[in-house]
Amino acid sequence: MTLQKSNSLNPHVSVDCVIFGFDKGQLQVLLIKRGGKDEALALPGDLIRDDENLDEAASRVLYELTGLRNIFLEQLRAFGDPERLEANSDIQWLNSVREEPQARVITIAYYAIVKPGKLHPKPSSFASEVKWMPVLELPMLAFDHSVILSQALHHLAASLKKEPLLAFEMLPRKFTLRQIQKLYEEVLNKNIDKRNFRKKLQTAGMLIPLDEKEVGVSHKPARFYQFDKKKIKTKGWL
Amino acid sequence: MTLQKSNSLNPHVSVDCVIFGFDKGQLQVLLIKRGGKDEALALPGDLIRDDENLDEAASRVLYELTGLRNIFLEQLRAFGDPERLEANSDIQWLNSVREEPQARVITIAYYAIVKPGKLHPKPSSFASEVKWMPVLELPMLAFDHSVILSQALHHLAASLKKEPLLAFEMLPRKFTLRQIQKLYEEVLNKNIDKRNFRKKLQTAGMLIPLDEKEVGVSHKPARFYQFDKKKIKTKGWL
DNA sequence: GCAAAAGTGTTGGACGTACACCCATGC
DNA sequence: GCATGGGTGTACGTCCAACACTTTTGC
Repeated sequence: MTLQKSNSLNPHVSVDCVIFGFDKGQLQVLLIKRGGKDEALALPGDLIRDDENLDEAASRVLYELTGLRNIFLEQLRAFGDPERLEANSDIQWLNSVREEPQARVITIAYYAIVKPGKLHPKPSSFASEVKWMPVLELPMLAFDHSVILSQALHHLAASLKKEPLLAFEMLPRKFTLRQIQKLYEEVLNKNIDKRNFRKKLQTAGMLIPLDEKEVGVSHKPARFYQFDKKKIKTKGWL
Repeated sequence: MTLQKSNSLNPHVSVDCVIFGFDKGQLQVLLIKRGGKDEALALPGDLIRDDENLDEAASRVLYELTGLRNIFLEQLRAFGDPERLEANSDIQWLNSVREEPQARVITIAYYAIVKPGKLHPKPSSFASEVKWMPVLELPMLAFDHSVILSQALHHLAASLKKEPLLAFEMLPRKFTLRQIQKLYEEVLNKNIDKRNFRKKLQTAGMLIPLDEKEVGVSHKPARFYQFDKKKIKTKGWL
């Protein structure tokens, strides 16, 4: 993958993308290994171009580094500490890829949620690897990306409380009621009563029960459901 | 007022401050008239310096332009359309004050709420005038500041729903119950039942009734109250 | 048969909303 | 005395949280 012609890159502003998914009963985030000696884990992010706005930059950068496209990215906030790029390993890496490695860079963080099973990210540009990692078991990330991620996580929890539909964007097309509940429990970080939770799902009336059930599980198999996009009633939830 | 030494200004990133207050029964915002031929109204904002973080930049810029200090500013979001500075009048003005007037500038918007009576803003730097203007009766602002203001207003309404204490930060030290209610009604843009509203204020128990009453009003004079900062119970409101 | 998760209703308390009349003051 | 906003209580419905047992499957 070739980089954009470098004279159109703006060396002072970057975007970073926090992509959340839910898989294997855990909240996951999409990270890249940046090429180079340290192989540090980082959020997918890069400098913006001077001919695009911030939203466009985030979409392009995400695509260039991971191959993911058509993801609805929402701006989180800007991060601009003068020291945010000044760890030694980060400086070395910047020297190896940036035209103005010493420049002060403000970054604008974006976040999005996707169905992990549906998408098959491919590393490119300076990403040597792209992978989903469980949010609750992460090592330190490059630059100030651990800080950005933790703020994105707070924001995700707040959004999910207000807007339950988001949950369905993170689940596969067919899912069990337990899966949704696990998702809410992990993101909101608290236990939820099974009966009350299902009652509320029923009231919202956005679920289509399927005839299909789990197979090969050593307990009563759970029914699969689909999300009914036509019936959208949002009135505050949970 | 002298500008900071210009070689430390970062020509690519600015901050803009949306300062809300409540006075004369109306929601007000603090604006400057920028010097120059057009005398356009704008949010107080300017380029950041390379030795300060974004929060520090916002505080400094607000102080330099309006004389206001010790205001708690919160970041709203970044605005970075390539065309955001390209109205003719804006280009002319930039040519007259900036060292790199053609540079693309990303701006980080901040917002805050203050008690208008308490503070006496003084124009300085390139601001030829500073004044409170009613939010609901504004002309077009310079640059993309009308867009920024409208987003700040949405954010204010959302914050006020969650966090009632904010209301008290916008009112004078002594206030009547009607004043608080007017504030909520204007920001949330809906009518509120007087009895229910007062009941909730009582339940929250954050008000100290004073012996003082309104004078010179041609109706039953209202009692003044103070906000009791010790009793902070926030549990979602309105 | 036993372990493991699925599935299913009722009740009590808290909270929000709707609603109407008398009171103190200036003119 | 009249216009204006201040001040006060009740009744109903909705929403939320707490809570336990039977069912189906794999081993």
